[in-house]
Amino acid sequence: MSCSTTLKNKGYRLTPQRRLILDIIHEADVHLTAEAILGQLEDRISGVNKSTVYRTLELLEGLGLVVKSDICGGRVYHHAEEGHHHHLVCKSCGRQFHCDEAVLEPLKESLREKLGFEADLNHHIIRGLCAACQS
Amino acid sequence: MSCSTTLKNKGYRLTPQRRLILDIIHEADVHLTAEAILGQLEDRISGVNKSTVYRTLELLEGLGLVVKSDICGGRVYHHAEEGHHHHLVCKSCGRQFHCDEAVLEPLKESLREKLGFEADLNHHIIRGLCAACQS
DNA sequence: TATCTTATTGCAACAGGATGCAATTGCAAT
DNA sequence: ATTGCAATTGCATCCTGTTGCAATAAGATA
Ligand SMILES: [Mn+2]
Ligand SMILES: [Mn+2]
Ligand SMILES: [Zn+2]
Ligand SMILES: [Zn+2]
Repeated sequence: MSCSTTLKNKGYRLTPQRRLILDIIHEADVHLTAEAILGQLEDRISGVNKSTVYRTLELLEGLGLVVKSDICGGRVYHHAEEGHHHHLVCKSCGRQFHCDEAVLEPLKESLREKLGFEADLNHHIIRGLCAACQS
Repeated sequence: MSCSTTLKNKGYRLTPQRRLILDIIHEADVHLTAEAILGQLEDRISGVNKSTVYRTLELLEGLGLVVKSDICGGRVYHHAEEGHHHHLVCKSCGRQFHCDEAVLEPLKESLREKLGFEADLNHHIIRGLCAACQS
């Protein structure tokens, strides 16, 4: 089901601002900052306010349509349907390595078994030292 | 080695502000917000500025003496020497469960073996559903 | 299509946190 | 104990994100 259909089904109104923010999120192939989304939005309509962007992103996140994450100080957003993955961030060189979601499956299973906790491990950010920076 | 000795050895100056912030962090048995630290600081000396608090905490974090974490929206700080642990936060009831550092050891080992990445997994925040909220 | 309700927006003010700069002060050398 | 210099502080200002409120407009109803 498309994001806009989900919005409608849940009783939320389809405003031009919301349609465009959804378009921008869908077209992006990378994670976007709120500022970047506002920038692209201003290219298409005038008079948009940043609070609308933040409120819309918060709504979409609550519905599970977009994912928000704190990465290297800034907050970025991406379409939830894009492939699940995690980020390994090297604290020495700053490079980022994508990491398949399967890597965290054993941890999820272990938390479920030992503590009865159903962890929500989508898009985790893990800091550390990459192979090249360990010497 | 004490935190103030570490500061001195690295060539940083021991100002009254830094001494007191270290005292506050050491006395605390819970994680403190920057605002709370500033509050306690104002009880002991006057005219302290919040930027001093933020800069000091950033310095101490960089030296590995305190740990900063984003937990439920706000940022909290604690003395690094306190027992390593993680937090399981239930996104339904909001309750927090502490979780031993051993739980993440297998993941750390797996990242090291498979990707050569030396993960820094101290004080992770994991969201999900607690046992009680899964029914 | 015109009307009505109320969800959503824009705006202004606010809060937490970061930063450039001049004044202060720790502390090492005299 | 004085002096001198660089590290640190306080202050002002900026930046990102949040919030209360009045104006606007989506979309249901007639
Ligand atoms: Mn979609
Ligand atoms: Mn200590
Ligand atoms: Zn990602
Ligand atoms: Zn903790």
